[in-house]
Amino acid sequence: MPELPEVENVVLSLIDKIKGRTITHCTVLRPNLIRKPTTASIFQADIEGQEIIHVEREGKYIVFRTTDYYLVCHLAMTGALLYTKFGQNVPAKYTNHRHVILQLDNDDILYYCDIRRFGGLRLLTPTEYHDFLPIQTLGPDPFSDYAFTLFKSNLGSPDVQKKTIKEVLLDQSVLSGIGNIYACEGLFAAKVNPTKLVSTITDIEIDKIFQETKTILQDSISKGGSSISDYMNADGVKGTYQNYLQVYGKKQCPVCNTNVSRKKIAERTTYYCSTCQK
DNA sequence: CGCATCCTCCGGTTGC
DNA sequence: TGCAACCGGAGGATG
Repeated sequence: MPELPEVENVVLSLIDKIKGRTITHCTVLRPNLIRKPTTASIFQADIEGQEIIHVEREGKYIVFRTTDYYLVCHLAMTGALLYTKFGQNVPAKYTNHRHVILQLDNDDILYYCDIRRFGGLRLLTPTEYHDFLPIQTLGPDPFSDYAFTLFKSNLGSPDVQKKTIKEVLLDQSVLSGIGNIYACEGLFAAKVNPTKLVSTITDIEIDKIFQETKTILQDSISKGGSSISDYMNADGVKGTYQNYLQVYGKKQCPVCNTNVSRKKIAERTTYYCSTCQK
């Protein structure tokens, strides 16, 4: 499940290889993963000949800026961008899930793969990109300047106040890049119960949630992210942060040995320790 | 017309 | 062993 640390590692593993490369040929095997423009043939025609100027992460999105467009990619839960040198193959588990093939001018290939096909690609004009609400309305990136101030300010809005903190941490417009795993881990480290309403959370707790979450994200980035099931970076290399998770997917609390509680919050399975997290 | 809620997209995994 | 239920991030559709 690529969240901020995983997406960051995809970008880090990709950027030096593809920056300055031109996409010479594009093949779309699964047209319905092309969310924009409306047909795969337009996507193919438009992207061919484009030079990749830059690649960056925006929340959990990967954005490729090209000569004339923005290629916006979301990996959802099982997506992968896999870079292969000429003649190489993608890792076996993705072989039957290659959906878009981008041939580069050095004969290397960038594949967009997705096992469950929840992710997708968009090729947007600069105007369309600047109107693309999901990115335009992203909350602060946890590592950006003033992120804490903006996060805290977003928590103050009336509709956010009445929700649970777990639900709000998953809201990309409040703080960007957090998914189910890091929301659970951040709240565990901050010792805050995920079912707590934002209106009942103290300033000290808000500070703790932000700082702990940021520390966890940074630690995970440096360990290559979490490879729970399918995640790997563009080189097919898995992360190791799954070995450091404290509560997500766990049976017992590593601090007090209480059985970890599992509860659905906002339709997502939430893991927490009812003893440690008040 | 702007906002909130609903529904759908999938295949690997789990459970019966 | 076979089949059905389950899971979920995002975003378009619907109300």
